[in-house]
Amino acid sequence: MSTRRTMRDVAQEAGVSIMTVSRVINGQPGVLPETAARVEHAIRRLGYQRNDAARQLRRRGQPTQIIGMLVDDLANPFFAALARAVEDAARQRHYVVLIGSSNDSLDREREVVAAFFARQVDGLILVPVAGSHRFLASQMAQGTKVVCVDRPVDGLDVDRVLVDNRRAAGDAVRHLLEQGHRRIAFLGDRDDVWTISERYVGFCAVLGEQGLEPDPQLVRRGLRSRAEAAAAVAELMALPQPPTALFTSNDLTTMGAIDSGHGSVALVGFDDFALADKLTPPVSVVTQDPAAMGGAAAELLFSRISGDTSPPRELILSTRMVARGSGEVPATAVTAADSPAAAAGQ
Amino acid sequence: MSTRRTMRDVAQEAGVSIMTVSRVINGQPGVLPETAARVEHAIRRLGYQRNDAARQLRRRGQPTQIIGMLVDDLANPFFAALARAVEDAARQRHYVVLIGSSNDSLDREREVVAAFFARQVDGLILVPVAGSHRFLASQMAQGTKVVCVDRPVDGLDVDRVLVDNRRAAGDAVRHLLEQGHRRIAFLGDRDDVWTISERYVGFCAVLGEQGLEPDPQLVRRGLRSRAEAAAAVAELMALPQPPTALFTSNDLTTMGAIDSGHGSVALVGFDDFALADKLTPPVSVVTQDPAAMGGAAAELLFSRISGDTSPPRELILSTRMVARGSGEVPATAVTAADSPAAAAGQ
DNA sequence: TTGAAAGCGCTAACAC
DNA sequence: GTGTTAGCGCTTTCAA
Repeated sequence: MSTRRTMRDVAQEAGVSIMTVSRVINGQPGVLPETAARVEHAIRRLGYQRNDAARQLRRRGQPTQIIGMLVDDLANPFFAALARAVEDAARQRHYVVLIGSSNDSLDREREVVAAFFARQVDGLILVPVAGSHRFLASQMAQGTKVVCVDRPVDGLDVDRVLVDNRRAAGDAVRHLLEQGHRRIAFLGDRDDVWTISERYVGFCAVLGEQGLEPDPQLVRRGLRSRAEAAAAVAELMALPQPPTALFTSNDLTTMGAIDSGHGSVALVGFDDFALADKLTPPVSVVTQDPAAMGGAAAELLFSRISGDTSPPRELILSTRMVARGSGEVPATAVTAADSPAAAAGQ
Repeated sequence: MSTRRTMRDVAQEAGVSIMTVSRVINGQPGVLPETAARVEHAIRRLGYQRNDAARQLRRRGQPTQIIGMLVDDLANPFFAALARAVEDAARQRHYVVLIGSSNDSLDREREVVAAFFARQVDGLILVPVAGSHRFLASQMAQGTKVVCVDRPVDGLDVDRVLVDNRRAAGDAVRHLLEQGHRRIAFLGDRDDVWTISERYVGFCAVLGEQGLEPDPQLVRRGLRSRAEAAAAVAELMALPQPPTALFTSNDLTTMGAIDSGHGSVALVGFDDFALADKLTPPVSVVTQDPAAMGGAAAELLFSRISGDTSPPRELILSTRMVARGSGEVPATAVTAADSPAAAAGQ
């Protein structure tokens, strides 16, 4: 492992001063074409590559052209699409992107964020976990820009790109109500995830509009995996009065519900996923657009990095209820077998 | 935007020398607890964060604790899972990860790789696109470690983590042959992707074992999207002698085949995907394990970074043929209408 | 058009 | 236990 080449090496090789090399590398004027050619040649011969860290050190105040992006789980297609959009936006601006997954752990998030800041990132796109993010404040005071996406951050006034989770969840529930469903179950991922609790609020609100209350038996929260969601659905369907419809709070719980194989119960899930339209029945969902969210967050971040100091903005992107079949399974058939008494009551 | 805090600021605030601050920050011995406490306090008050770039500059020869990872498309679940595994391995070693997508463009790859090298990455995990990668050689000569994953790299002797694409594709085709299929179509993504052409070779080889040759009419290569794959399948099925089985060369083409809605034709795809087992019929696949591939690549890279100078290694991870139903659709029904005799009739 | 000197924030090596 | 000096690779400033 030989040591890395420096401008000194190039200068020596080309028989010029280090300063001339610098000028050539940075395309600055005032170098004879002939001299420049000699330098270029030396650069090629030695495989020299500018050390941006050293460069950055001297050009104090200039951006490092690095941003950090911290998502919940990069392996989740939703966050992967979001990350890809951020990366595209960054590349267009000649930025590189540090990536990390918090895995919904505040400690891990803090650790990764610290590592990003130590590399002097100009900005951070953050899918924050629950908990206090006061530790971000001092970095922001020193000039690092932060934009939250998918979730807002606790106790910190920063730009955010969100969707209206309550309304979107409400749309899903309303859709089920319109099909005649009254016994609608809620399948929730971890409760401490902001999006999930918002969706629960939306779920309850729309039931409330109809004078209904969520049946505690039909509300299953804190499901941490696809398998747990599947088990929960199996239990629900084994109840004396099973639900006629399910609202699943995210992609994982939706897949769990599908795993459980209860095809006759109506289902609307939050988040779209590949091939949802090819299942039997095709799965109805409320969808958000992760690429658009990532793109918007990047846009916001780069405008801040470029000096935009206007008050923090909140961007609410739209969602869409996509009816495909699973949400249009009628309530009647099941309701009849379900409990004549209960049905009569409604 | 105030300027960032430095050790100087902390030293002044704590009334000590900058060297004492450095010792405290780096947990070096030989500082009175009392002094250390004063420094710690100042650090907290100022929100000081060590500048790792400057640190790295002085500790020449020491690793920067940054690696780069360049995949084809981060939004593709296969690469997302791979990236996540790399990230986990990196975090355990207190490394951060720069991410990029090449989008199958050599220019874009070169651009991103250059940006990574300029940041002095200790290593690079690369899913190389087609074309010469000579430009990597000079960086490697200067000590940057490179590991290729999913695909080998042209004209460069580096560590690689692959699967035996020929054999895996052969397994799929053999499986179809065992079900009696003889008219098996090949649906291929871009031809210049190494994995795809390898799979085609495997496809032909196993047909050859049976004394068969691929029917040019049934070989569709260069399909660049799910939609193109769907259209190709539709065309195939409209042939006078349609195939009785399809072998799709990756997840995108598999999904395209599913989109085309020809449920009666047998199908085995390369790469598993979410809910493949829940489709009608459930989709049979040959699967590789992207997380394992990413993990193995990271392992290899970090052992190189730690000084392992043994000759380049090639790691071949295993694949698995997963029969779920779509690959077990019998050939008979269709074959009848299909046989040479019947062909004459048509 | 080119170069010499200073210094970015930090740490290695050596004082005290 | 603490401080001083020098210098990492680069760019800024100023001189030639």
